[in-house]
Amino acid sequence: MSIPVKSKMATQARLSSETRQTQIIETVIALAARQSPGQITTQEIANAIGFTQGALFRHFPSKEAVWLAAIDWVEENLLSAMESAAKNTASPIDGLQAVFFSHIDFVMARPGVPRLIFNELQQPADSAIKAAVRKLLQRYRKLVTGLIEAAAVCGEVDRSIDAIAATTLFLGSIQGLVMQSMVADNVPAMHKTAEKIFPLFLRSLKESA
Amino acid sequence: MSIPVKSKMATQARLSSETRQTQIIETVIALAARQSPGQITTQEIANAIGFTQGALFRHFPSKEAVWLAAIDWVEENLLSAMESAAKNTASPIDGLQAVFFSHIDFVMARPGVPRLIFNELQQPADSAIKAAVRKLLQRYRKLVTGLIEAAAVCGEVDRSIDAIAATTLFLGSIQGLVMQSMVADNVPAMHKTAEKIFPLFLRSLKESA
DNA sequence: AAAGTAAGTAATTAATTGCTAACTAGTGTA
DNA sequence: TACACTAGTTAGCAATTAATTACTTACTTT
Repeated sequence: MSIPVKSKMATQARLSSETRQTQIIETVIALAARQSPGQITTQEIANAIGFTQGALFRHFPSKEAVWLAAIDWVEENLLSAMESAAKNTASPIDGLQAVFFSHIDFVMARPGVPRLIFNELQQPADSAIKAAVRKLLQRYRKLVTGLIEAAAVCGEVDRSIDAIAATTLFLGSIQGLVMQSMVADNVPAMHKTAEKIFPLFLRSLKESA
Repeated sequence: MSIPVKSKMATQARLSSETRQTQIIETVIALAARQSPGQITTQEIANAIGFTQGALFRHFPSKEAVWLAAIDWVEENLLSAMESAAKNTASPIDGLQAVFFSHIDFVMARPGVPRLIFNELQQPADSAIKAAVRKLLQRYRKLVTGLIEAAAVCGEVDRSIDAIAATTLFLGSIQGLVMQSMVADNVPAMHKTAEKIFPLFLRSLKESA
């Protein structure tokens, strides 16, 4: 004898969990472009999608799972973009250049990404999130170190170069760029600045007089 | 006729507000070495000091004021250390080296500092905190750019060098180091790595063949 | 058409957090 | 000594937040 209650629900389009998951990840990265990733709430993500907050938990078991998926997304997309850019080049030096600029272009298109990485890097050492970032960066370093060593073998750069240290400088030069654009809130200027920075980096690899 | 309540207070030593302020700032920086600065709560700061949480607000009007003071502390201490290091050198190149390593030494002694800066950099563009960080970095860049330009005038480096871009690379090379130590949770290794990175940076300024 | 599954809503919860207020107690000075 | 001042405590408020739950409804399958 229960009286059925008229629903006032304005139910959202029903999309597959898979679709929602990618939507959630993309939303997180979009939101991270404008605010500190640590301050993004599940409510905010839901609002951006046009969801209720509870609906998010139909597609991820926890907030942490969302961040892990976002880092996976970055690894999948950024790394594969750079790796394929490196392959379509004639020499290791050209490969380095291709990696450098594909990273810059990626970040310009998705400014939230470096903020996400910076943020998760600050997590405690034993967290799952930090482990994921570590994995991503290790893959990145391997790609760059390989190219630098190959360039040394070809004689394109100083044969006695310390490829590990040079990789840190490579990553650092990009980070310097990213930091500058964050300080100045001027992402569009990144590419032009990158064109000045990369040649400087290259010179550091050259035979010293 | 109110009955006076026996107090169970185990009152902490009464220190001057000035003393407490520096104590709070140092605690924040110490805590930032081990966790994301954004997750540091007033309760945590108070616990570390041996305070109650309410007592903190006797010395700072708000949490934001604590962060602003911390950034001021960094500017005061890091910048002045680097500036004085630069002064006690024979040449601009030596000055750059002194700045580089005094920064590294500072960060090794206080690993919380770069995490603080990274974190506050992610605040919205219009926040007071971000403005403070901007000011700090501007002063930093001015110091480095000046040295590079002086080196160019002396002929110690390529006269056609872009000092602005080189400054970004200088800062980036330090950031790369810092990031590496954060990824690996291995601050002690920083100095040795720095000794490999700085010569690489220097080569990027040299006359190209 | 009936049944089952999965994605949505709405409401609520427990915990946390920044901050405040009322009160208490050392400290220095008139 | 008296008294103002300042730093401490305790308690609690208002807001926020991740997560859960009971219920509803759309789509798929048989």
